[in-house]
Amino acid sequence: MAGGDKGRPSKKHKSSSAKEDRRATVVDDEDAYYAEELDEDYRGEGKKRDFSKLELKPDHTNRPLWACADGRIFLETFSPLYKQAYDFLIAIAEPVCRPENMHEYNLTPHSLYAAVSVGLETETIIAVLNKLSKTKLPKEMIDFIHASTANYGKVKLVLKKNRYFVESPFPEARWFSFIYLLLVLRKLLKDGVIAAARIISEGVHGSDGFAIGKSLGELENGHSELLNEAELAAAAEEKETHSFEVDPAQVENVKQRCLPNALNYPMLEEYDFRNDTVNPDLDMELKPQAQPRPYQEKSLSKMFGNGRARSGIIVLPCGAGKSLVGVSAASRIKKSCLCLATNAVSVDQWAFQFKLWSTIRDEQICRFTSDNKEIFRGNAGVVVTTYNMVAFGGKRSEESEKIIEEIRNREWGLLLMDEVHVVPAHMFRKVISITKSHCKLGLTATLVREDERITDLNFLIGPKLYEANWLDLVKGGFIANVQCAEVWCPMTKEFFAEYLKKENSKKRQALYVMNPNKFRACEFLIRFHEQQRGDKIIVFADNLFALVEYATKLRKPMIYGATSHVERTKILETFKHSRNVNTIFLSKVGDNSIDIPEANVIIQISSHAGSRRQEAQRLGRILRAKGRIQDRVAGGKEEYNAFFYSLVSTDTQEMYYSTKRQQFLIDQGYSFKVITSLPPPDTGADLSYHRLDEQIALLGKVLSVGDDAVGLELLEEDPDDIALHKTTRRAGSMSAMSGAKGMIYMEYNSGRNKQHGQKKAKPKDPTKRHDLFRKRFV
DNA sequence: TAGGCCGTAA
DNA sequence: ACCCCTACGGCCTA
Repeated sequence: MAGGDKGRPSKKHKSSSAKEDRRATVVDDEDAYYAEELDEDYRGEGKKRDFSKLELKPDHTNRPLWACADGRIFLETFSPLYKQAYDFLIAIAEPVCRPENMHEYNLTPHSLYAAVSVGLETETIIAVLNKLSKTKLPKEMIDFIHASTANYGKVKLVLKKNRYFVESPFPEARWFSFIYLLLVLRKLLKDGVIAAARIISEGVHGSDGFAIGKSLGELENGHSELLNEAELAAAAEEKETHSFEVDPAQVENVKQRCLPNALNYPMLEEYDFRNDTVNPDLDMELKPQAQPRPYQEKSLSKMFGNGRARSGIIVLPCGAGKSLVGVSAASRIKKSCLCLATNAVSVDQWAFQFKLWSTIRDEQICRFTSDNKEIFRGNAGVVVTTYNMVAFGGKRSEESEKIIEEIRNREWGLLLMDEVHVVPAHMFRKVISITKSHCKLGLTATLVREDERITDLNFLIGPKLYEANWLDLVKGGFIANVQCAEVWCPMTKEFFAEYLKKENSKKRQALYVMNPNKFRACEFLIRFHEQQRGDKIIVFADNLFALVEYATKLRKPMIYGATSHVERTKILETFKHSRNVNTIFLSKVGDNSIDIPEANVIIQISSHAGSRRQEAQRLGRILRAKGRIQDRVAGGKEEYNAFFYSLVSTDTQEMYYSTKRQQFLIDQGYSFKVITSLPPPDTGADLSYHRLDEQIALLGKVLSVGDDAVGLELLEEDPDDIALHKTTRRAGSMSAMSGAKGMIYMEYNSGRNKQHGQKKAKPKDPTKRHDLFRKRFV
């Protein structure tokens, strides 16, 4: 149990330090301990993992953390101190994996930067860690914390009159501190990127740059001692800060160079909005009925902790109320706000949310999309638009041109970015430099990308200010309690034979997606949830051929890219309100822009590749809580109110993708059950493709399908006909879901700290999980 | 309202 | 490291 496989203590740790604690910074009398004796006890417990050098404190059972010299920290979630420890860890470390009983975190330069950004001090971090840790903190960890936080606050990025300045604050008029700060700026300017980004400005700010350049020139020539105090005092009097201007287009690069992993002078970006007299105030308050939930309050407190607005990112699961956080932030800053979303539907929703939660007047908020170009009047307001609109490189309409010019020239108090994980994309990141904002807040549910660019957000926007734990929100009843399951569908003999013959990956995909056993499992699940539970089901299929085949055969409505807007609305309305339509088929159109709060079951029959974000986003479709937790607890036992099935054809490439896709959710603590037999043995005679000749016919169809014929003839079928197809619903129980009706369940937590031999249930090689391109099956 | 164009994800 | 693929979105024009 002790921290999982990776919970190795430091090999580097010196055992001699057990007796002589030289870490004057960490003072905690309770932490006296008798390392040797406990060491002995511990050695007896686990022989395989070498914990022999770990120095346990005598009362270690009361302490929830394991701290390793390499920066990893493990948290026991069953500890009475879990909550406090969790709040603390989430502020200082990066969550790696959060299964039910043991969380893994990682201390990184960025996470520590984020920690000091939200107001934690170096010594506090070390002291609290030490207090919570079962063992003496490794010296390496302490050094690392010092090194990572030492330079915080030495450099600021400030926006003044639409120009950006790099500043070094000058808190005390003492000569050494003055010189030190000059050295900081000088150090930055020695960097090629920053030097190139610098604008030698004339006028009001011109003297700063010049003065610094001169003083440092002298310093550099070894004449620093010649700088007399009078000279310094004069310079200090002149201004409290010294600064140089940077090209707005280069701000991104300058910030990147300053990050902990480069020059390590992370730039402080805080907006002292209360003292901003230059930009007009926006008359807007939160409505009294807008009561942020505890976790929303907490994320806001991270942002506004010191009375200013910090730039950064807040991570909340879908359905947890991100928009209230955004609107609250805007309402506190009370300056003009530019809100960016990924699509037009989302723009409408944001505009709606602003009006719903705040007292903003209609004329103070406007939308800017290709369909809705509302003209912004007045001196302060909220503009909601898309990333596309701002970053658009093509020719703009005349009207657009005017509005975008207005957006460009304005100084925004808050740049609010929804789905902020898209910002690292080539074009979308331009929005950061195109617009001038004092504070940037990014929101997302899934701070992951399959490329490596997610870390760019550290300099594009700022540190991660807060990240909610999905399972905690489930426990609080704020989001639905989802049962995740991976359904293993063996390939039929005929399909598998063809699968093995094919080289073409597209053909292979068609075969494993159209595997008759998968179809039958899908049909079974739809029947079960429609008839036994009266659920609302979304079936996802990335593959259009499969989407069309499944939906047609099962006579269910579907929406995909080519479905017109009118038709989409019609189908969604029927799905929401009609008791006769309880299942719809969606292509990946449903991943983002479609909002379907009614659905509580998802069945995935095909997904293009190993996208963790897509998997999480799809799960997010059913996270909107269906009632408070007390309504969901039956007989003291918590009940699932949402279901997420991934149908996978066994022994095919799909297995590999599926594992990869699940990783994000598993890191959030979700566990997937494996269902190996659907429909249950000796049943399913009434399901499709029961007879071999039907299966062979399907195989023929799959094989004959041309590379571009996607079977669009289906469009001829009137969706209303399908929509009105009758289904009967009966009240049912959950008994069938627990294996009582022949389904075989095996639960696994395929997290990185695999325990209890669950590997037997699911033979996945965790070492392969990190290798993006290796196939599990040849 | 469709089609051209460009951009995104993996 | 790079490009391919596919499906889809947004913005613009006609």
